[in-house]
Amino acid sequence: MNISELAQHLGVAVSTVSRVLSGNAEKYRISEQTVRRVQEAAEKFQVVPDPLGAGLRRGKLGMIGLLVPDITNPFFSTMARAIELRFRETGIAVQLCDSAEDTDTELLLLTKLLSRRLDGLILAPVGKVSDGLKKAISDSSMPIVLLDRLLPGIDAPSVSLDNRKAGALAAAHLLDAGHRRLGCLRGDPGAVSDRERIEGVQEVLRERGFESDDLVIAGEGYTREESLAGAEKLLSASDRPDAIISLSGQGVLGVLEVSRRLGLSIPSDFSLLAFDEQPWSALMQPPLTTIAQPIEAMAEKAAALLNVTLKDPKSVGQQESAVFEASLCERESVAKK
Amino acid sequence: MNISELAQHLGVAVSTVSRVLSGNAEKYRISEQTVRRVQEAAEKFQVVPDPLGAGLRRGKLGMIGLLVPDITNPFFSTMARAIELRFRETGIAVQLCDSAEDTDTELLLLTKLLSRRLDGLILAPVGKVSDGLKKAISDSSMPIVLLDRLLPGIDAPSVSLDNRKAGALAAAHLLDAGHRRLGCLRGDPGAVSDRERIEGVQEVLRERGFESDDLVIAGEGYTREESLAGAEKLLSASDRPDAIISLSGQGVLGVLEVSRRLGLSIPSDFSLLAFDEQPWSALMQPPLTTIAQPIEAMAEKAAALLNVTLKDPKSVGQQESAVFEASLCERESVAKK
DNA sequence: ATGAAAGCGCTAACAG
DNA sequence: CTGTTAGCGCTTTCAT
Repeated sequence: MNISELAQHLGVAVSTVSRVLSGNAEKYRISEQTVRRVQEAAEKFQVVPDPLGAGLRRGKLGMIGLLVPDITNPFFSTMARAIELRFRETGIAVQLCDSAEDTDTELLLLTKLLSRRLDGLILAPVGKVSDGLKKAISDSSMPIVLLDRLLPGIDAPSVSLDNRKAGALAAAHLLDAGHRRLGCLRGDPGAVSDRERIEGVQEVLRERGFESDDLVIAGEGYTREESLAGAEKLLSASDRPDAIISLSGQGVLGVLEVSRRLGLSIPSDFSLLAFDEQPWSALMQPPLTTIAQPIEAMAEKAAALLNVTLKDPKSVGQQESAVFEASLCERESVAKK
Repeated sequence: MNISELAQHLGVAVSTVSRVLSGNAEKYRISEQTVRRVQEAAEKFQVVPDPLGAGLRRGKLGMIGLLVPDITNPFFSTMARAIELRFRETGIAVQLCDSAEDTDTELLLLTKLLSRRLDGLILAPVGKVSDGLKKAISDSSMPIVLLDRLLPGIDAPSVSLDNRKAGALAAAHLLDAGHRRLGCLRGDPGAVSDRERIEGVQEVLRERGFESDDLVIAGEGYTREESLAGAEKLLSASDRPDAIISLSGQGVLGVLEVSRRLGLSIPSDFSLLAFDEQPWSALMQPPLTTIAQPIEAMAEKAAALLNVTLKDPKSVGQQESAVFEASLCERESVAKK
């Protein structure tokens, strides 16, 4: 049953029912009696205004999109949950999509999302900027907030980590512990966030007078499978680094797998420092030293940024971007030399 | 720009544009020339038929809902990804919701999903049946497929594991290895799936002539936090079981944490067998012996079942339910005595 | 304090 | 082969 049928049943006008059911009874000074009558009947017959009709009329759906690169990664699933929670409080639904770290899929999904009349979009991109991606975003008038991995050349409010500083934090910790040769397992050579993290590492290295070949970099791809090759390269080299930094949350799985296959032990054969705190980080043998990101805070900030634009469409693009700080979770996978 | 503006611009009727753009040009025998003209213009001006208008008119949105209890759990996130992939191929979007293992949230989200005019819903429930849940589902005319944890008394096609057999598989493996006292860490005392798994365990125990107090059961709640208390109870008892079965994927995190806190080692102090294969299962020390579910196959079956109803609405409720078999992944967390 | 009516963007039945 | 038109369910202006 829809609201016009309900109106007919009650002998009132659709508009009256609409006003009551969308919480505008006060505004239109509907009599208390009518309000009650409508509400009771709506309750009884389980009538809720159809969001499709309302959306069409209002030009707003009450739904935003969230596109993440890997819902299987606890970093993003935790984020997704936090974002959904925030928006649920505002009465806004979240449509979640997962590009599975694939740029083609990402563009496809993005295009679909953009054409779906959503009120807004939070995009946690795979990280590579293509012309298609750039065009799709700039051609669209939908409010967008960028999350986590940033996209250079795309003008939108964003929420991210101070990656350079996080990289420096990691490198400093390792160097302080007496390590000299560092290895970085990166997600994607093209991604800015990884590049910034590496720059942070290099900066510290330079400051402390190390040579540039004291840093080995490998890896292409954020998934566990893709990280295997990079880990292999790092760990089976004759001049294996003293310490490995896994720049991506899933990458550490590859390092651990290869390390085991090679019969290496941590931290005696090499130290390991992993970006992103995972539910199982502390349960590994040895417990993993990690660089943790303030996931919840970042998610809330992203939601808040989008909400501003949602409420005041004129403010598009006038918003600051938020940068968060990583913190070190010291455990036992980094040896002190 | 919408299709009527495009039509005006082109000097043709909206219906023509609609027919071309929704792939019905053939059916209506639109001239090749017109088709091309429309397509080119649509391309140029980035015009796509608004799904809202189309949905309203058709009475279908081209979108289904997926409600899972914990998107943070790799079991469900992998499932979500597989389901989304299947439906994307059909041109159907998936709206994902996460109840965070909370029944109130679940009911709230379900109600919202049900009122959203979706074409269908895949529900992986928290597992407790409430009157509200039952009523919400039976009052709705939306095609629903149940996934994973089942809901007794609710009549819908479903996809699940043969939990009894899986429990038996676990118990037999442990007993074969020479263990006598078994402990089960369950997710929820009220959930059927857990109950069935426990029944499977008990069945084997009985067959082999064990007493009923050779089995200790503890735990209430599927999250890692909630599993801590149950694990504590199991592991710190004076007559600690020889072997623990974690009935839920996240529960094993609790067991590992408590085990470490208590200074116990696996498998010398107790053996551990965990339901659900996780990305890190093989990387633990010792590598975890697990009971794996055929996640992808289950996801595809759920999608297939829903698709049948979507295509032929008359077939609602006439569908069989699918039951899958678990398999044992033997590793080193179970000692042979 | 309430009703009537227009119109959001689309598709499909009907008409030619 | 293409155009005209009625409505899908809703909100909102205008009218009373």
